[in-house]
Amino acid sequence: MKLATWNVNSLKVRLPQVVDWLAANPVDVLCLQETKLRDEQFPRDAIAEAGYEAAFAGQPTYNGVAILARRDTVGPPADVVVGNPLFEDPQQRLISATVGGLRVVCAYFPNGQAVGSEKFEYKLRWIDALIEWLKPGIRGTAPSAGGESAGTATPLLALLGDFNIAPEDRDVHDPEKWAGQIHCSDEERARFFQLAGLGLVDTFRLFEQPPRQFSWWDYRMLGFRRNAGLRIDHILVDAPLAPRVRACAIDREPRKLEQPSDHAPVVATLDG
DNA sequence: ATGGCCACCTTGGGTGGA
Repeated sequence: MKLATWNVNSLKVRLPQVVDWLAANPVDVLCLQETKLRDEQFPRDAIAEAGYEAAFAGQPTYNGVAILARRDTVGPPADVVVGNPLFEDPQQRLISATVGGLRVVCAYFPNGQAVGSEKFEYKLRWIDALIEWLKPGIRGTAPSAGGESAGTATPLLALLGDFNIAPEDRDVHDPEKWAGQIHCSDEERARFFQLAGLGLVDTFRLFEQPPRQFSWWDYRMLGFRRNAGLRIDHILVDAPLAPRVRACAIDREPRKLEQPSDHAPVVATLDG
């Protein structure tokens, strides 16, 4: 089973690239962020033509998330929950569904703009609420399907998305320049490791990786050519799944195309 | 030199991204 996440920075613009990528990389689950589409604009037909069923939550201009599930392997996303029931939020940043026996949470963490700003405070509150919601017993389900339904096995969790957090200095092209800055602050990093504390494992770090592996590069300043990037897109899985993870890699190829997203897809491969 | 690019909504330039 293959799980992937990709911040496409407009699904309208990137749809041909997504369709091509899925043809070359027929993953079972693809989580998308920054679709930037109203729900009525979502390209259901093109996604279906590519062999996938989608659950999505969008809005005009900003944000927007989707979970694509391969029809002939895992079937359509089930028990879809939009947003975090513990955090009222007009911004469409979170969608979750049960796919292939996993509870898949697709997240677009707030950017935060600058440490100390109002948007930064919103980012911290948003993450705190996510952590609360992903605690054992709740685990990304709707409230009614959580702790109250004793005896029902809660599916294991996979949290994929654009976290807008570079967890460690090795995830940053220039740690000195970024020290204490947005995506790298102690407050943000502490929250990333709080998620780990819930029993979620960063699949990328289960493996020896080449140095300077990033998932985002600034459009400006020849960021990609200089590999001046950050690793801020992540795939976390419940610890009991860790022995099943065979690989996790960032696919830089789409970043080389004409009119690319500034993010690259990340793919995790699981046994079974 | 602290910005350079890209997408959106909209046709000029502000907002947001990271």
